[in-house]
Amino acid sequence: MKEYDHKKIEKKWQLEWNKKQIYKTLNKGKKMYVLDMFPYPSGVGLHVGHPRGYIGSDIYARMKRMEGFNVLHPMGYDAFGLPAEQYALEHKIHPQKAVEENVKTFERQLSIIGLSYDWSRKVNTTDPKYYKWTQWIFLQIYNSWFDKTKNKARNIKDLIYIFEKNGNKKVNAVCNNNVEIFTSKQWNLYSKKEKQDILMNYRLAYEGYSEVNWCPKMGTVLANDEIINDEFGNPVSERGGYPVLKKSMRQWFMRITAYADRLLAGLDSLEWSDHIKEIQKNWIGKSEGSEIGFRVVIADQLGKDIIDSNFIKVFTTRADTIFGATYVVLAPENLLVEKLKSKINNWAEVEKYIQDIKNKTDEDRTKNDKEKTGVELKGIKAINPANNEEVPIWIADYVLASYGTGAVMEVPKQDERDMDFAIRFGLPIMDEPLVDSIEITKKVSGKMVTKYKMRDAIFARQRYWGEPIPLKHDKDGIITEVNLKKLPLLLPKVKSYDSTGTGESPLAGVKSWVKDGYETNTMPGWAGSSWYFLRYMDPINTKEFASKKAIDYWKNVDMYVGGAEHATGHLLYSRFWNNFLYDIDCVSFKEPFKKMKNIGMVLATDGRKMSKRWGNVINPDEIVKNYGADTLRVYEMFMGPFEQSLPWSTESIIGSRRFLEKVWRIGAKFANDFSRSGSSSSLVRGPEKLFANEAIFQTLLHKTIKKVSEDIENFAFNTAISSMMILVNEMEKLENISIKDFKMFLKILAPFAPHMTEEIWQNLNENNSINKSVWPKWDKNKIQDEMLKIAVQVNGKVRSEILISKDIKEEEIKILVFKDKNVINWVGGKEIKRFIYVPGRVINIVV
RNA sequence: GCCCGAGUGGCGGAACUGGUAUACGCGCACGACUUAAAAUCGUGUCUCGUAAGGGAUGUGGGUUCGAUUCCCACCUCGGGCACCA
Repeated sequence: MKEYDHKKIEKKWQLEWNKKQIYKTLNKGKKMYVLDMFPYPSGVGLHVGHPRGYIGSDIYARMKRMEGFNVLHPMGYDAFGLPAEQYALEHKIHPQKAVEENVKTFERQLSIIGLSYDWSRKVNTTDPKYYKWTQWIFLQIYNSWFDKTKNKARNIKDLIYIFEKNGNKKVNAVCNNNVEIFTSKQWNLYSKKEKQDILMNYRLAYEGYSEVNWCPKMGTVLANDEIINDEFGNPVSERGGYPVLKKSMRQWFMRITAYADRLLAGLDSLEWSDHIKEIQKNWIGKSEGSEIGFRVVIADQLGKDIIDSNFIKVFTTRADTIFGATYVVLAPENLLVEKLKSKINNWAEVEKYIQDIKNKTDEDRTKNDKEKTGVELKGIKAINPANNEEVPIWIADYVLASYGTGAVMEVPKQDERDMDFAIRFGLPIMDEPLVDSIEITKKVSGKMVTKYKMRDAIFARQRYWGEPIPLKHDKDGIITEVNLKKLPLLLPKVKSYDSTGTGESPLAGVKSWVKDGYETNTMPGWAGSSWYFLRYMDPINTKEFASKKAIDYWKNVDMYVGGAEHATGHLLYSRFWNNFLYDIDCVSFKEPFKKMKNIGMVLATDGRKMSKRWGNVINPDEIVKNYGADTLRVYEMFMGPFEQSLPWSTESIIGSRRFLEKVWRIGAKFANDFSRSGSSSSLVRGPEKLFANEAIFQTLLHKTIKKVSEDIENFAFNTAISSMMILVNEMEKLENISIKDFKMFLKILAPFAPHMTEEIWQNLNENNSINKSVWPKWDKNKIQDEMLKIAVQVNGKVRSEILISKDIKEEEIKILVFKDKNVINWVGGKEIKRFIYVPGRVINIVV
């Protein structure tokens, strides 16, 4: 064996592994599903930070393979979305073409790192064979409603049946807020369109409207972060500075809120970092409280006429403070405001306020530090049901229509925000005793309810590059589904990917598409990524998204690796879809990702994010060329804790390279012995030196095997590598280790440096890949040191050290300790108050 | 504002469940090999002190025989939410 020539070695083994398909996944054996979050293949190529997570999961997958698991470790692409569309616009090519180019770049960069994916299972969300099933799942969701009693999704046919049977009796289902549910007629008497509209309030995928930021000049919809304020505080587009308005747009929604409770409860069963669980928990935002009705009356009128049946329903988590409630505030959008119009004396003022609100951006409206605004609804009052006091009614934009009931009771004494508002508008402030929440709720005929902050998710984009939504609208507004047999509904060719200027998707400009009545919105980016982990199980199935057999075998992902930035997006949506698929018996498990590790970011040397803009990007190709893939892999794992963001340092990489070179040199010595003697007779050199250190070395070796095994299991790769460094430093000094021991070490290094260890391995007359060898087991009897060094403290300060054998008794230790010179010195003749011995660790003498 | 998390040498970081703080690596210094350099190897490297010894894990307190680890307050940084009643 000669020099460590990483270029030659890495190329050679990558070709060989490919040829022999050693990472091909079978469908039998003890299963282990190790998954990376699939990337969005962008045009700019990778920087050294991107592969870091892939390297970690690769090491894990490799160890699991060696431990005898049948490992599924695939890779694919999430390739629908805006960047590809914009890239296509700029370069005047089809987005599909852009995706293909980007995938190519990505795979070239990834292939040189030596990741052990089974590429035969590759998926791509933009492939019609894939998005056929995204569309199929969408239709299942569309055709479902959520039964609160059973706490699961059911087919919409069941709901129709209930309506037919029970007429207008209430159904315990999750449905839209503030919508008049049918109550007036028998189900059968409704028209087709009316039935459709009623059902739309229950479907888990439903059509609705939402306000978007609309820039008339640009003719596009803008995201919140694409909007800034001009010098007068008016919202304008970041690019160009054109005015931005609110516009109500037709959208599709997913009723994820139906699953709020299950998504929250499911977190307990997941082995995720507490951090991510916490973020999801806060996002779901469960709070328990009371719904209480405040009667509305005409102000200053004797007898206090009740205005028909109107109640202001407020939601509060502090019903106990109700005696201190001195006014109520409604959201300006609360439907009750419009209803009470005729009783409100200052309607002009109220209407103006509501209008002003509409022209504000969400960001403006919800800014915490701005002064509170509001208008009193004059001429009417509310009755506090606890004490029958008449209290004023206000509307204010800080009360949100979308949360709770869109109305709150205000208790200035108990709440800082209420206090601000009360002081600003001179509203009464009263100090009243607290009562029991549950009792008072009952007493005032309110009810205990649970609310969630989470909102339904918009499931539509007014863009071209996404999955078509497989629905048709006819001229009477009747929606029909695209027949399952006709899926996939292919994305049509368009002349221009530019927006239409009306805010609609470019699909609205395709004549035949519109003529056929197809939905012009496309699915959002998260559609395809919400179920891709299921497709890897059976990626070329044309009959089902994956066979029952494959799903039952692979089940959930065992280890999921990716960025923490998906905490409230992808990770919530895919849990939602998986729960849904569980309800309709398509999968046998509720939670898709049992364990998860979140990769930290690699920052540039300057501590900033790597970005073209800062010119601080490090290209992995360069590093692989100069130092080798194995060195890159070891260094990226050695940098620091896997989940932590760390600054890159090309200066420090040399340490990882030196470590591998040391291993190489030891390997070379063994290999040279082979070539000289042609046999294994000289495996153990210098036997005379061997035995003095043999036991100590054995202990170190087995401790290292144990540590590396456990550290890989926990994704603590940095400490695994440091323990191997210690072992190698020791091996280098000893120079008389057995080849058997050295091979054990090579195996635990193999997941980190697969190419180099393979080369050494096969030079040692092994014919099968080290990556398919059996993971070494540590010997329990060997990991215990024979002799232990114990620190001796006097009054908590280390004063001496003693060497004891591992089975020594406390009594014997005492005798030993008090013979120690240093101890005698420090203890002197003083009285011993306490003698503390922590076995194997420390002795503390208190005088 | 609220909710999480983190602060350890010149730098990245290590430390099991409260038990010798600074492992491992980078850098730096000196030495060996070399005509020389690189590479490699060896030694040293928290701080004050000649030493004995003292002081250091963001700051200040507390609990304990013993605290980077537990508790309280504060400071700084990072993340999440953001008028959620």
